[in-house]
Amino acid sequence: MEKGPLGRRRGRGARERILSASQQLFRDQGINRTGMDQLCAVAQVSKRTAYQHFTSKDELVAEYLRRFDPDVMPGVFDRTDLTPRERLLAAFEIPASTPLCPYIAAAVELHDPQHPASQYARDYKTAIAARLTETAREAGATNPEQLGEQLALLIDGASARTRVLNSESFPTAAAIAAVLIDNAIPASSPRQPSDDRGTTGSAPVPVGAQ
Amino acid sequence: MEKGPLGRRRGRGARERILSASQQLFRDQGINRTGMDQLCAVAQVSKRTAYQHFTSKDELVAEYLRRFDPDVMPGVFDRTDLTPRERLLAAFEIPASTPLCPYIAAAVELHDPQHPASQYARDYKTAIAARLTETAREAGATNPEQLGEQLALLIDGASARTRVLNSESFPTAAAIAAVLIDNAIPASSPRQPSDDRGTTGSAPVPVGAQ
DNA sequence: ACCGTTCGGTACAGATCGGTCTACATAGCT
DNA sequence: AGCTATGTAGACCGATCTGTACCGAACGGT
Repeated sequence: MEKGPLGRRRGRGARERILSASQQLFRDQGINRTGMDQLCAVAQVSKRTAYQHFTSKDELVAEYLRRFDPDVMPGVFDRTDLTPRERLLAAFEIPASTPLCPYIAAAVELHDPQHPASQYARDYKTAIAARLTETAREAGATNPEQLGEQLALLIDGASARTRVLNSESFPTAAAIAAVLIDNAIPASSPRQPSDDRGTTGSAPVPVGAQ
Repeated sequence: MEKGPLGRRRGRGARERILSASQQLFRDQGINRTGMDQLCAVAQVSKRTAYQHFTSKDELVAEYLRRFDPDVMPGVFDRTDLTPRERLLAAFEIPASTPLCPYIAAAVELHDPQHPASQYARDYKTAIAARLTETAREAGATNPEQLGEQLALLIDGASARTRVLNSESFPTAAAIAAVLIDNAIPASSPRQPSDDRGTTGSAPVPVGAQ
């Protein structure tokens, strides 16, 4: 994008432009409703080049999902300025503009558990749950695996519900999370144990997706 | 095929066959991956007849979603043999074969909040939450609206997660529900307040969908 | 400055989609 | 039986999708 308008930007970064356009279009329109023609036009890439980098649209979709990992994972969990408990709650402070977890959307749209993209979706969900479990362990939960899985379920529920209804469901999920966390941590937490509500008062967390 | 006693008109249940085939195919293959040709073949209906009953596929999809209401709503909530608390927990005993809440699937596949089917999806989700709220009130919850909304979110989360991962997530949701219910009911519930786990021991609830 | 490589633009092929229309079969009424 | 209305079977149309082929233009090494 450094080359100006009407950019005769030569091949370098074609792959990145394709993936960037995929993120935008798949998010805004869905996977099935985005054709390769439109995608190539947005990416300013010829179809020839597109099919040189990705042998098929399925492969592009798979790579599109795989690429989300590095973007999303470090969002909340690396914030050392927060206690583990605050980090767990911060995972629910998702901006309302965030559409729907792309992994859920892809799993529904592709409708094929054998699709390579579906495998990446499972990997991502598992990784998120593992991160939550790890943080739950830091927070002193008696059963970190259980708490991590529970919080992951809450995130997905809020994401799906936000999509179907228009109302924001993450505050509801955060309230549930607060109850679960307080019930799961025996007596002494690293900080005050009674926060009652999900909002920790810190700045919105710049998490890329849920 | 039987010549049903459906009345003087020759409406030999073509409309019902179409809707029945829709339920099966949309569930097994998804909406976008099911063509009208295949649908008519399964329903044993000519395309002419199909487009006589439904002016477009969009209208068929909307009616397919609208038809779920009477099938699903009475599943759990009308079981007078259970206490309100048991009814709330029974809502999480969903057979593993149940694929994905068709309303979530439709909202993702259609990808258009203005689609009439999306409106039915919102209506259904609102109705389910209302039923849960009503039952929560019977159970003596201090804030029935909040508990109903929370339980609805858990159901959707388990449904979405079951779809993306293969693992069954409803037991996890049921465990959360048990915690929330116990926290939401002040002191005296109509039955013993400590059931510990989500399984009430009753027979699996024949709920059609989540 | 030449030449090979690569990319953009685009026409095209093959398949499939939603939706329409015609030709033929059948059931009910009189 | 004959008439009429409705249903079936399926060809057909235009649009759209994925993926391929071709051609000219713009770079890079020498």
